[in-house]
Amino acid sequence: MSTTTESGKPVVRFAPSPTGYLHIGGGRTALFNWLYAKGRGGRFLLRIEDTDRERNNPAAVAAILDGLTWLELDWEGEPVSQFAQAPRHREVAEALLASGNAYKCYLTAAELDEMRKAAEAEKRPLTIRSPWRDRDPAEAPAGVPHTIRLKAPREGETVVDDRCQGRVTFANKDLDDLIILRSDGNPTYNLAVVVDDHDMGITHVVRGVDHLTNAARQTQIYNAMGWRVPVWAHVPLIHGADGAKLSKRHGAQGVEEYRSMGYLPVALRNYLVRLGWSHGDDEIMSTEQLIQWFDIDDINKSASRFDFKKLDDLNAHYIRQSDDAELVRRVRDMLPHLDFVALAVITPDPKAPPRSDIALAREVASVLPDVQTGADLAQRFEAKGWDRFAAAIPSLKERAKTLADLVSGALYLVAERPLKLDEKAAKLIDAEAKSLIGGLLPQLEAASAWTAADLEAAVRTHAETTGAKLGKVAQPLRAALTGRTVSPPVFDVMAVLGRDEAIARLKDHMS
RNA sequence: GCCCCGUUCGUCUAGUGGCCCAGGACGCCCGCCUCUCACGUGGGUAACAGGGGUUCGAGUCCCCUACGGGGCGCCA
Repeated sequence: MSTTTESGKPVVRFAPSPTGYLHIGGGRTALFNWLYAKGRGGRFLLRIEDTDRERNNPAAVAAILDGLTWLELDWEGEPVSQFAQAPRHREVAEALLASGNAYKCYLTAAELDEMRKAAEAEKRPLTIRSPWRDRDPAEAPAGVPHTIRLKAPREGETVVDDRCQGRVTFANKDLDDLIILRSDGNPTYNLAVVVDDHDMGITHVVRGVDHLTNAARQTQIYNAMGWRVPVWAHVPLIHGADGAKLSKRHGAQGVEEYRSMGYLPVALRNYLVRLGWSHGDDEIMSTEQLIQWFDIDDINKSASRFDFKKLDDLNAHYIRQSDDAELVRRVRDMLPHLDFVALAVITPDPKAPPRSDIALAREVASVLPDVQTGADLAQRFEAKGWDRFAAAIPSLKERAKTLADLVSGALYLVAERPLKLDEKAAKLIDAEAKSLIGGLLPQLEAASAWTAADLEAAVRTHAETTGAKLGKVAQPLRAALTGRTVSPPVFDVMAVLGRDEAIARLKDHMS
């Protein structure tokens, strides 16, 4: 399974621990790795860090793969299960023991506890110094289980030459002999990572800075095995808007939440890549450009804060740029992930990110009270025909920040007659409006063509002959046709609705 | 507590000793466009954490302080 890299092309990996979802920060790490590999003809591999049996959960693994797939980050081959490599990890631990680079340690939990307490009492940093490092194993107490510890150097320093963090040195006296094999015979994380990265032929390790000290420990294992240390790149973390570690209360941790909020993968990628990395003043970059331009040397060292406003702007840009068929496909893919009933009861924190999925849920609750989930709503659109939705998209996508906005803007299509008008819309339909529309109706019924351009011409003429401003007639039309004061251009709305439906909606409000 | 790392407009960032009385983007504010909302467009607001050095010259180099973050498991 061992691969060499005579080609000089990088082999990188993304190695998430299966926690149940793909963390947004992990998504960016995966993106960095993916871009680096793609840009250099390298390989992007996946490994699941499931050494801990409790994390060995197929559903959690599936969620991560699903997240990566949605983000459109493809990996090579089957994901490696770290847990499955345990025998090989043990083998390496034995080899280290045999070469004198590791030793059996009979320290008990109670003894360790004592050392910890003593260190605390003396206000001195705790560094475990196992007496078994130099003690004759023959003196080992019978029946006491042992761990295997690395015989780490105590003098000098361990250097992590990092492409992102620079040259970081750790004094070996501060690093204790880490356990590589637990007393139950299972490998620990640091051993497993080193062995797997070596066996997978990983040349560059790109991961979060929270692993920086692990890099020092892992370097000691590489050295003890005489293996080549990979190139390190420890990237800064992403924080919430308040600067604290990104957590649930910041809105969204898992990439699947961004999917259900209506973000496009291409937009999320563009947003994420600019967190900690830049290419001059470039903001909107195609995937091809990113692949060409991305380099780990250009990643910053400081953490960044997540800003939904900017993500929204990027997402709006990519929605405008997407073709209509793709947007329909995206909406149909997203809808099943929405539960309007659950969303509608969320009280948005005014300081929290704007949630257009929540806004949509409220809209649905008021306009289509019997619709409970995205799947229900999808059926409504299905019944009208998705082509009607597609026809509405050109004018809708100009003003949508998210796919949820697109759906919300298209709600007028599936609304039931007679339309329930919102408060502002109802106020627009006064006596004057009724008379204007009443005068217009016969012309509409007689109109030879029902296109936006023809309708606009007809309405403009009607406005001129009656001496009314265009807004005086357009606004009430909008209100009667959509139930709202805000919508795409009203002539587009009429065209999409079709003659019969449009005229019927107008008549509904004439009495 | 100890060990590492960081700190440029509200936010993401450009900037690698003179091109910077600091540029771009998002946001925000004021116009224009306009059937509403957007888009687009014109303009505006706003930052080198603080203090010492080095240098003819510092956002850029060095030191200290403050603040922030990460790590200190037989978790990953």
